[in-house]
Amino acid sequence: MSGGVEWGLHCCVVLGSASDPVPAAKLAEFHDVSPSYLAKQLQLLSRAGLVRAVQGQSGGYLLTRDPADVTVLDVVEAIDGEPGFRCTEVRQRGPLAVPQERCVVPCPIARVMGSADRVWRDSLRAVTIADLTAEVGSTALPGTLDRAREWLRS
Amino acid sequence: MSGGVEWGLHCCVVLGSASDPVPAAKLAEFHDVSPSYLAKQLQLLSRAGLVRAVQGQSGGYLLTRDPADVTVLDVVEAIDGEPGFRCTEVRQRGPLAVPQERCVVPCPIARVMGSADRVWRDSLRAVTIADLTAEVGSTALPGTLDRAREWLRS
DNA sequence: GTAAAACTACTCGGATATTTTTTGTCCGAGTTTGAGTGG
DNA sequence: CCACTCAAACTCGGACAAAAAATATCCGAGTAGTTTTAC
Repeated sequence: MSGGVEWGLHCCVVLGSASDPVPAAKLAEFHDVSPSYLAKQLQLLSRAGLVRAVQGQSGGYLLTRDPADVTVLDVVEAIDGEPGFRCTEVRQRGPLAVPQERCVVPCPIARVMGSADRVWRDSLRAVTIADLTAEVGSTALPGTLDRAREWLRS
Repeated sequence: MSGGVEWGLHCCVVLGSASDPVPAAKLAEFHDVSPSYLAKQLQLLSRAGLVRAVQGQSGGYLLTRDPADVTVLDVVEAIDGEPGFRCTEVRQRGPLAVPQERCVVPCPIARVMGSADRVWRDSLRAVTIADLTAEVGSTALPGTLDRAREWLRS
């Protein structure tokens, strides 16, 4: 799993709290991470249509949808993209290869892996950016979100 | 996710069906994969204690437990090892870092990821090598398992 | 004939290259802002 | 006073390296079976 997923999620939480566009450089400073590399992750989010980039002075990134309509799975798929397991059809190889016409049903191993992947995705789909923001607000010290908004403004 | 997981699972299914030790070279030929690299995966399974290596002539690999007592998760963890998501505590960095004494509860993002990882693991833990073997037996042509056993013997 | 010893063939195990993916960095194209200028 | 032009500063986007991980390979250490040999 790509480590940039964590950064992307944190950025989405911040973007969901801010109303004005936030530049990538400010997001990087806020989280104390490499600005150049974070830019790459934000590009991935932009390509996936999760965030919108506003260019020019006082530009930056902006969530395209309501935070309650963006799931954690959306962010993970945008940045990681790849499916977790890919069946290479080993059963069709070797001296006792199963004939192809007998392989209409997926290989049992692929089925188990696919099932696990499905519940994993379902679990991530059940949580939205808004949920994360709410949890941060209730866990952290009161006023933290307001202070963050103020810091982003300057 | 490492591609060797698929090979490892196929090998465990074969080993669960065979009673005599099976050399790594034979497993590689059976699945038509690189013998040298498969050896590495088998080493990982051996270190994890899932299989036992018998040296010398007519030696090979052998399952240490009953196929019904080996779960798919065991194999995946033995070969991949790493946890899917690792929280780097981003919240404790940057200009608005959360103080450490306020971080007794895991970060919400880490919690969501951990929960998804848990259901993923639960799903893989629910299936054993014996289950896979049974499915192969019912899906493939009748007598396939016997032919495989015969081929391994020669 | 039997038991011990040596030999051979075969096994795994770890140390070693090569390729692919991930991580990290840089500079150019494009846009908004604002000031300056002429009407 | 207003509209237009122009320049400057700031933004993202994709092209460009370095590091890490995965993939693939090889040869040496060790063991079981077999043969030989001595008694």
